[in-house]
Amino acid sequence: MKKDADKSKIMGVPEPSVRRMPKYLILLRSMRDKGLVNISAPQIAQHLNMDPTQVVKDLSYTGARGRPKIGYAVEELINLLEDFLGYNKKYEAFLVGAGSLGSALLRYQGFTQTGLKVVAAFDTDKNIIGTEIAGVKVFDIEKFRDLASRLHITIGIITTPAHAAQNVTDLMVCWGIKAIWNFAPVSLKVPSHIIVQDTQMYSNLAVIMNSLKQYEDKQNI
Amino acid sequence: MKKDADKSKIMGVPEPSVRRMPKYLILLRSMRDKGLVNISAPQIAQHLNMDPTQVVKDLSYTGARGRPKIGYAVEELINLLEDFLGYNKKYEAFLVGAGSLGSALLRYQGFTQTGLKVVAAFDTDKNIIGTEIAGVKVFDIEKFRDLASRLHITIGIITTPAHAAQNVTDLMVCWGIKAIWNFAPVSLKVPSHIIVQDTQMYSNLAVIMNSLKQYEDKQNI
DNA sequence: CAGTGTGAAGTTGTTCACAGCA
DNA sequence: TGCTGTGAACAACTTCACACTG
Repeated sequence: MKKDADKSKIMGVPEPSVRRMPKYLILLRSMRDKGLVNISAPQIAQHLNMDPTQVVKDLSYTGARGRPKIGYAVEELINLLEDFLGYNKKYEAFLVGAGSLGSALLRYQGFTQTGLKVVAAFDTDKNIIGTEIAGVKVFDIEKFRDLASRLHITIGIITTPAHAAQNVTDLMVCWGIKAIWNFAPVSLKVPSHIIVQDTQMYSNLAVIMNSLKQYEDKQNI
Repeated sequence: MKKDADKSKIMGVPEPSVRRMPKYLILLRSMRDKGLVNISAPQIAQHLNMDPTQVVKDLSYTGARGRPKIGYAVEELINLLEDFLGYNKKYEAFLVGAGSLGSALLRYQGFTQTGLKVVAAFDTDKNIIGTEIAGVKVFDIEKFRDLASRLHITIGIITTPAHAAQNVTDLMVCWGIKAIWNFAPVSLKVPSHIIVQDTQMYSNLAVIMNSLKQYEDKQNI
């Protein structure tokens, strides 16, 4: 028996590939809006300024099949990507930490098109509790320790300061949340079945400023 | 000829390492505030939930030297990290695209502590032009095509929709900007001396939702 | 023959193993 | 003995090379 019997299902998709998928999707939607019916991997690669082979490999993970000389059917590819990314499913989320970062996220409504909906926000600050940010009410987190399990919320968003993040995480785990999107600059300890993704806002900035410094240092030699 | 002649100076620091630096810095500052004088790599690793060897390797890139059995001097390490990341230098930035994402970023003032200061924002939307977001004035981008070269702005932040991003990039390059922090879901084409960092807001979400979907699929088998 | 699909080679980053040190 | 520091093994991802196909 071949060991790669059904690769697409058994082997996990490399995370870097998953991270590139939204980019393809956004491009393809705009191409569809321009009336394009077929698109080849090299074309996609040129628009996105990346390697054509990588595009082929990435797209193959969605189950897409292209035709030599013609490429992929745009509409079909969009559907496969949306399905792969789970954009067709609706997920509800709680956000904890409605300070500057948290409220910025709430105000940025770009995520609604991905099927994510923040249904409530929580904080400990009496000045914020009771207010409404971008249509989302802010509650006192102390009063809602057993709320989420009843509501079946799948995603928790953490936008608290670093020191509070682990406590909030533990609470979310109790709530029965399945995935955590963490903006706090710490690595969270969670049971293995919980999905965690860290968004380190400072990381990109760090790379930029470190590169700038190196560039300037080189000038001074 | 060997290609690894003088590792420490010629070889760049691995980008993943640079991306982890802000995390160390934030932890160390909080440790210092608690009065801690020395800290070992295993201790740091435990707090951050990561591999101790990796901590040692990462810290070595900043020039830090630790002492066996004692660890690193917290204060010294903080200085080395701040220096490495360029947080001691002040960089001024322009932000283009003052829509929901752009204004969210402006309102989130967490970056000021990194030495980054957004001095002006730009847009094409007549309704936004002339307003002020978190103390930053929004100008009509059409009227400022030759402004930045005179002001020596080093960093450009792009928070426009995907289709506008490349035009804005070209403009920024003309302005003499040295680094671009791109939030638009496209890969920008730039001359090789320009530093570009992409922050794909959707990527983390993509990983989460794809993982959730896989998890659910598994349940259904 | 331009473009897909895929195994192989190459590159980069992580983890291991151990020497050296206080 | 606990920790640093580093070269070497390992794993993950990317790029290459090429067979295949309409």
